Amino acid sequence: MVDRKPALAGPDLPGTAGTKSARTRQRILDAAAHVLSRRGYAGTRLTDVAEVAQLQAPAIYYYFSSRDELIEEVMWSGIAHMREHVRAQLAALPAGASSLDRIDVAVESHLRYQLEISDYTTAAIRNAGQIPEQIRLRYVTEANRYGDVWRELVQDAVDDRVLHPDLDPRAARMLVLGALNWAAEWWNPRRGSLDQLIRTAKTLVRSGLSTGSEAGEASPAAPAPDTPAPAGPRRAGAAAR
Amino acid sequence: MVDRKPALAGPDLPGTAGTKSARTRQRILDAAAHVLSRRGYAGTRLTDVAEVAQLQAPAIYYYFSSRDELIEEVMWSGIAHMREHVRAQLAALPAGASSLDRIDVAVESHLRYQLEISDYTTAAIRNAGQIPEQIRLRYVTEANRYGDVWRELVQDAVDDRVLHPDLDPRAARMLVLGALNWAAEWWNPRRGSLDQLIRTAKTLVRSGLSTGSEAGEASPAAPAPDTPAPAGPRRAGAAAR
DNA sequence: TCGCGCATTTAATGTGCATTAGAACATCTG
DNA sequence: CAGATGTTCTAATGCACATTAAATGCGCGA
Repeated sequence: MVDRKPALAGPDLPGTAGTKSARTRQRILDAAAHVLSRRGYAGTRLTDVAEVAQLQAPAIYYYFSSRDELIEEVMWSGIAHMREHVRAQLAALPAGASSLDRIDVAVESHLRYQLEISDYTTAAIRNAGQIPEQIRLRYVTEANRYGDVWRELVQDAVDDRVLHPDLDPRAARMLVLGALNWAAEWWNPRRGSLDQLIRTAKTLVRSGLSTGSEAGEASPAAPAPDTPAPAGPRRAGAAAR
Repeated sequence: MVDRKPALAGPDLPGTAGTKSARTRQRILDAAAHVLSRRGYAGTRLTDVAEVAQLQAPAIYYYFSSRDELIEEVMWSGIAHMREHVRAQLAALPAGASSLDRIDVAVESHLRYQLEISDYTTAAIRNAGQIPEQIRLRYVTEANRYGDVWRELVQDAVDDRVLHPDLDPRAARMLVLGALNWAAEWWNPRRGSLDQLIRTAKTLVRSGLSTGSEAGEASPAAPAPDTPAPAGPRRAGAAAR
């Protein structure tokens, strides 16, 4: 009967760039990310999301067909954006950057994005273990794609013989990601600067991963540029496995 | 490890050691930890807890006055036990163990308890950021007490001049705990042995925290080179906060 | 100015779930 | 075996919240 539903889709829909409608949809997503990150999957009430987004709960159904669909999008787009951000920063590095320097950059951009920019990332991180099967699939896919970025970083370190031989690559990668992700749980701008945290994380990760011989701080240069725009010289072998 | 709780809220509380009643109460707590760790705070239904504990939901009210009280106990007792476990392992160490060796032991016992023994710990970890104020207090208190154990471990490393100078002690400590805690999110016994993970974590943490010069493996009685550090019993009061 | 589709609102509807009431069952004491 | 006390059940009660229905406001092209 009622078939006046806009062919809602992902973040695309060509013509609708800065449409008011598109902006409202975005506001709802942002609100959902905010609520989801502090209340958890089951605790995320549409009325709360609506309040943050400054509209009434039923209005959400004009943009999303269900609560789960809204949450699903927050979850996967959170990591998708994180991956995009980190990848851009890596791409901005000079072609000859060492594997450890690349890891440094990944550590910094991961932390910056997670703690400075995005509620989405914390929402995804905190609820990864709680979302039901239905929603999980797309999230897992994106999480794996982001994982691939790190898998490649670590693999490069192995290939360059700078990864500590006692480390299992997979475990090491997950432990590092855990250290970074967990920062969302405790870091508070009032108890220590983000730069301070980043410095510590870089040191910890670099000397933790690298073989003793190749320890010392390498080139502290290449202070990750802020603009994700410049598509510089990309790294060769993409998509590792 | 074995530490029967002094029934706090139940009915009367005589010297109930292995009482059937006490065991039922424990079963409910265990079930709640199990559900809480995978469904999250808001998603934890009393009917699910009851099902796991093999009884009907209203029976829970005989032992706990509300859902929140049950969850609160799971949350704080989770870390309380973790702390007890780690502390015991540390206490079993010979008096002369180096600060890095002590950290090694803490890493191992933390991971073992979290991944092998206890649903409580994962429940606490995953829900730390989602529980409402009301419940939070006691949890935070216990979390801080456990944090003190690590604060002391790291401080000892500083005193012994083995902590990498570029590291902010607080940030480093939280990053390490994050790496460990996060393991609950991804580690699966079928994709890699726990021993393997522990080995990697120890290596990563040890070489990540320590100053380059002091790399090698465990070594008994290898006190700091030139430090007037209080080499006496490490058991000084750490709390003070 | 009218009219028409998009956007959002107010007012139901229904279900799921914590919590309560009070009966039934079990176990222990004499 | 009585009956007292401890334990768990079945059957309400009531609220909170996702979702639906239907009405209203809004902007814009002729």
